[in-house]
Amino acid sequence: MSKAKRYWMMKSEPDAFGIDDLERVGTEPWNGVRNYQARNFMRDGMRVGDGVMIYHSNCKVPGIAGLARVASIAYPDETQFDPKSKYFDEKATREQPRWFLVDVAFERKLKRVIPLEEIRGYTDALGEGFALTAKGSRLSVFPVTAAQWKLLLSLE
DNA sequence: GCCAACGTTGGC
DNA sequence: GCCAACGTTGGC
Repeated sequence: MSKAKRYWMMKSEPDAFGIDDLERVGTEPWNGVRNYQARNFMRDGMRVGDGVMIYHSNCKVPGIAGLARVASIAYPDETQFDPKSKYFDEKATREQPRWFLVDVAFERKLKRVIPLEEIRGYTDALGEGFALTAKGSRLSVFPVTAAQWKLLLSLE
């Protein structure tokens, strides 16, 4: 297995939990992901120390807001067991959890938010497989290649 | 607030 | 296993 550092993008809504919230708390269990593909990336792909770009969606200027790192291996998302949580899943059991998460640790805010609008200008360079600019993609957790990471950071 | 695109659910 | 209906995401 490759030891090369892996990179990821994770979306959040700044009104709910954005980069400023992550800075304040330091480390946060990334709960509430209820999409199997996103779950699989966290559960099967992420390793402690991986790089994470925090993307702000559903806001005035959608874009990349900061950097973080994966701070734990995947473990069951507690909110799936909590009937009072909006993320409750009645089909999940402790014996067979359905949803997993990782802890995410704050690293730094970018000097400026890199707007999606600007990122779209690099669609060709980022490649067809890049989930952020792929047509219709709504994935909230997805991999970023080292080359994509470098390109995106160069826009800061 | 609108709505296109997508994922999930459930009837058949 | 198909697919219509529904709920959600997220840019605009």
